[in-house]
Amino acid sequence: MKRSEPMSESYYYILLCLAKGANHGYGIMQMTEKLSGGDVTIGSGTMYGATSNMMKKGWIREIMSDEPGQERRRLYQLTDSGRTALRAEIKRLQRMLENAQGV
Amino acid sequence: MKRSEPMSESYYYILLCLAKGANHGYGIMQMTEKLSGGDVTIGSGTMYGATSNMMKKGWIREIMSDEPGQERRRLYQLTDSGRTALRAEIKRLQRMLENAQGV
DNA sequence: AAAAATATGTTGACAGCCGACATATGTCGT
DNA sequence: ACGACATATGTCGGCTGTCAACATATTTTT
Repeated sequence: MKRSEPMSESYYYILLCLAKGANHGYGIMQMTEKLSGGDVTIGSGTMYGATSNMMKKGWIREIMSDEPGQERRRLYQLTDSGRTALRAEIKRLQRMLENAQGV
Repeated sequence: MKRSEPMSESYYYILLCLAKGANHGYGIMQMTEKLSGGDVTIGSGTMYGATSNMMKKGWIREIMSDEPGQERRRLYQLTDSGRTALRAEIKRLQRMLENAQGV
């Protein structure tokens, strides 16, 4: 089992948002800002680079919306592989905090 | 109060090691590997780029060793500013994990 | 005497991240 | 009808960090 690569804060929040349900780029940006209490903002450059990258990695997939009139939105869904990556990242963060005991 | 920038895993472990006492580059590399159970390794390129960068930021300072025969080592010490940066990073990590509740 | 560990550093290339910019449609108040 | 703002997606350039590879020198172990 290969060591999991550290993930950026932006990538982490994107996966986190999608873990709570399928969403589109703009929706993820807003949800991240709300979730983090305004501390984390994801710019569109980060967002669309990230989705493209995560599609390649197989962490997310694009799905069709079942609601009408939402043609402008590109809906993304977390894959099993993406959920695994998110869990690994959570473990990494937990370990980092454990290592900080007594500081 | 400006939002604290995310810190890389390597930078975090370097500060963490120094928080437990002054140390030199090579010592930090070994301590990081041990501390993380072999999961995190810092290469020399990363190490010496990071120390140079952190000196500029004022997070660390170089001190003279009081032990004789250690002239080859460059000892680094965490500054108050560095400790503040580390605490801010720990807070950031804690918030990231809190936001992951229920995933 | 050779090999491995200690210790510090430079260089070059690559990937990722982000801010700024660009574009277009939809909505709401006046 | 108009302007302003929100929605929504995307491109581009620059900057930073990271790592492998290389370089050098000393000390310790076999």
